[in-house]
Amino acid sequence: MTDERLRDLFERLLAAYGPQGWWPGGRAPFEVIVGAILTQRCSWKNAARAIENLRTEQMLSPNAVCDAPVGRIAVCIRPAVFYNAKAKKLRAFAEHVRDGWRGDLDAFLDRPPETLRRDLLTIHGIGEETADAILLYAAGKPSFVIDAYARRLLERLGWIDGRASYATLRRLFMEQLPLDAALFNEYHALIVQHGKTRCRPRPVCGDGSDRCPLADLCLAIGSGERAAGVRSGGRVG
DNA sequence: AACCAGGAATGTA
DNA sequence: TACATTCATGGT
Repeated sequence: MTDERLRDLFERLLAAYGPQGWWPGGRAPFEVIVGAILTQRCSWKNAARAIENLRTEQMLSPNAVCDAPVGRIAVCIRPAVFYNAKAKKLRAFAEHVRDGWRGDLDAFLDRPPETLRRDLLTIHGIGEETADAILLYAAGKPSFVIDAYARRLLERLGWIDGRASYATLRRLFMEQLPLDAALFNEYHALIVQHGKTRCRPRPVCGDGSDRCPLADLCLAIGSGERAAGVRSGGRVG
């Protein structure tokens, strides 16, 4: 079945918020992976601080993370919340690449997406969302990232059942959209931006008019009411 | 001053 | 399977 809703949603989010520029390039894959782990339940601002601390201490490489005491890693990433737990996660990933791939991160990443994904999920500290973030933002593979914002948005639009699994939501995006890493990159970032935006006051819906182009999407966040004009049919999952 | 931010592991029933 | 707890910074 062909369903244009997800494409339309993307266009509207892009028009409303503009390109988000997540991981624009120039960053080594390991730095992106570290970012994906450190930003778990943590603002990006604080995760970025932690990354800069690691860079300053020359600890932004798999080998450096393997060699350094976890305590020293923890000190660097303290701004990123749960720093002891995340220090172990960084160590677990670095050791996985060292032990299984002789520290060759490029070789580790250069595998079929589903193969790499299964491998990532065996590593301590990497769940489905982080695995997909690594596939997408570090390996450049079109794997759609599902997060709480995406689930909430689709649920309140009435497009999914709230109990739908992660895999169901991921399939929904990946079956209805072209498998394009740049598209998935931007789409996920836009969903996050939209979720964070309280468009009640501003900036998106704050033009004072009653015909905000995102009016129905604005209703989809915040107040728990279902968006206007959404029929109960067309649910997935 | 509670609440949340680009989650996952572990434990319990 | 489903739900609760732990982790423990910084901005609002």
